[in-house]
Amino acid sequence: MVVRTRFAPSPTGFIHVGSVYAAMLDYAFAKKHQGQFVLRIEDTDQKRLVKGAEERIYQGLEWLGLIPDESPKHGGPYGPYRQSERLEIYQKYARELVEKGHAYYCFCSPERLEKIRQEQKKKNQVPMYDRCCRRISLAEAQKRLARGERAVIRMKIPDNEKIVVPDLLRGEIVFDSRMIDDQVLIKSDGFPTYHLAVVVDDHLMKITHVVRGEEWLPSAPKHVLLYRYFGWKMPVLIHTPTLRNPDKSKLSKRQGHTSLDWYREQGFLPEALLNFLALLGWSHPEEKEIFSFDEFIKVFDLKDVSPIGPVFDLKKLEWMNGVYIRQKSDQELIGLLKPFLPQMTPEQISQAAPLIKERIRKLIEAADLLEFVWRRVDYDPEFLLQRGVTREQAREMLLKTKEIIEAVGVDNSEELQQKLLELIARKQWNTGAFFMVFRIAICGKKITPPIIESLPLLGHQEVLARLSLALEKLA
RNA sequence: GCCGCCAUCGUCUAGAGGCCUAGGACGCCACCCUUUCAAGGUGGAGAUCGCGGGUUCGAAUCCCGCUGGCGGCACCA
Repeated sequence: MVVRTRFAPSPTGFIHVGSVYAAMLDYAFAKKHQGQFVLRIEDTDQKRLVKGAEERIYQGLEWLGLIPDESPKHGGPYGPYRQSERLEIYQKYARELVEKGHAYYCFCSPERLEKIRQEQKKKNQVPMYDRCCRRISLAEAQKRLARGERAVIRMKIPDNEKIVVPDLLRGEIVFDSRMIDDQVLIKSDGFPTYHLAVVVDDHLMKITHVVRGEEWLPSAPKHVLLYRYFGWKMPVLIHTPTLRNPDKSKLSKRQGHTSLDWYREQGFLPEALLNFLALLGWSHPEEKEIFSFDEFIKVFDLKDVSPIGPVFDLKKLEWMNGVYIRQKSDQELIGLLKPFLPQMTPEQISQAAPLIKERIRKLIEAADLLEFVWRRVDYDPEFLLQRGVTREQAREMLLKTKEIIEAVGVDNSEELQQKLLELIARKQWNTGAFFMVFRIAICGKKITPPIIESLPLLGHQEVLARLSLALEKLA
């Protein structure tokens, strides 16, 4: 059997990392079995549509390397892949259900529905439709429809039945049909609800494994019923755990970072994000922490994913990202760094990359570390006096350093280092203290890349100018 | 309120009856290296396996109950 999985986001703005988690599993599982990974756009809620959102989905997936085999953009044999272009299909299947007696037209107004919901809530009952319109005969319903009355189509839920939902990670989950509402399948605007659309599309698109967030678990029995009503074979259901905030609640903007774009903007690498996500709810058979996505595809299995909702630990992601950054070649890193350092020339970035490579965990941190390159960072004169260095000592240090640099320049780091070390030895200065004064005079900060190697980034003249400036401050 | 899912160090997890005086990783602490910060190296603290009952010669591992956390109860997905 050919494995087919799908990623089915709504184009409502941004890609949630929780969606990325599911998409990663979808993609990996499909590829593991030489199957196809399908992207379907679930745009059935006209009110929530956001322009440009679909484009962002393509960009996000491309950045991650999770390229769909079929999608609205790439095409494919089971299209269209945008639900808003499949309206007649849903209509047809909904009508089929009505004819078979598994669904019915409902003419209740939103106001009436709201009213009964309120009453039920007051009585501490589960808010549910009272099935009032089930009594209307099909003939009468069609008459009212012909008169132009607006209606929705609802599915009939059996009165008292145990409905079994098979979930790959949790086994069989039993639901009581009395707890399930007569779900709307077609809205009054003619659009399908999620429930009808997924079942119809997953079947028509020959999806074999449905990977989705566990928040869908409570509505799964409705889907089971629909498959039964249609007489279709169920795909394998996999409900993935919800990613959590540190307080265990569902991962939210309030406490964490939910948008894929944010991770990209911060300079997380896609391979690091994927590696990190893979380790949520799953572990490498050899307990490896760092592994490629290809290796993941090879060794993982969907059924080994744990249903425990994991806390999204940004600290660990940052560590992992640092590992991936250090694994990059200098050339690769230079390319990655460019968008984050618009103030620097390509030559400067090339020089700086090896200097900061093992000092950053996210690419965006490069800007902080290298700020001194394009800016003379201001500081108080007292800031120069670190580690017990007196004003007089600092002056002498900088004066002598200036003389040496005037003589040997800034581009031969080894020679400069040797000369400075000789100076330090001669004067019996504290090495650490000397370099700290020097560092602040040049960078205005205590935390910088190695100072001698950083000087060529500024050039001979600028280095001398900054030393002069520091000496003025001390005068 | 009702229904459902889940439960091992702070966090991610290993563990599928004896190999567990519970292993690894992140984070944290200390030391080493060192011109700052990192990186790297070494070591350390940190989990009576949510609680209570069983089953068993033996339970983190199996069963039941409880508690707790989370999720869902729309003409949103």
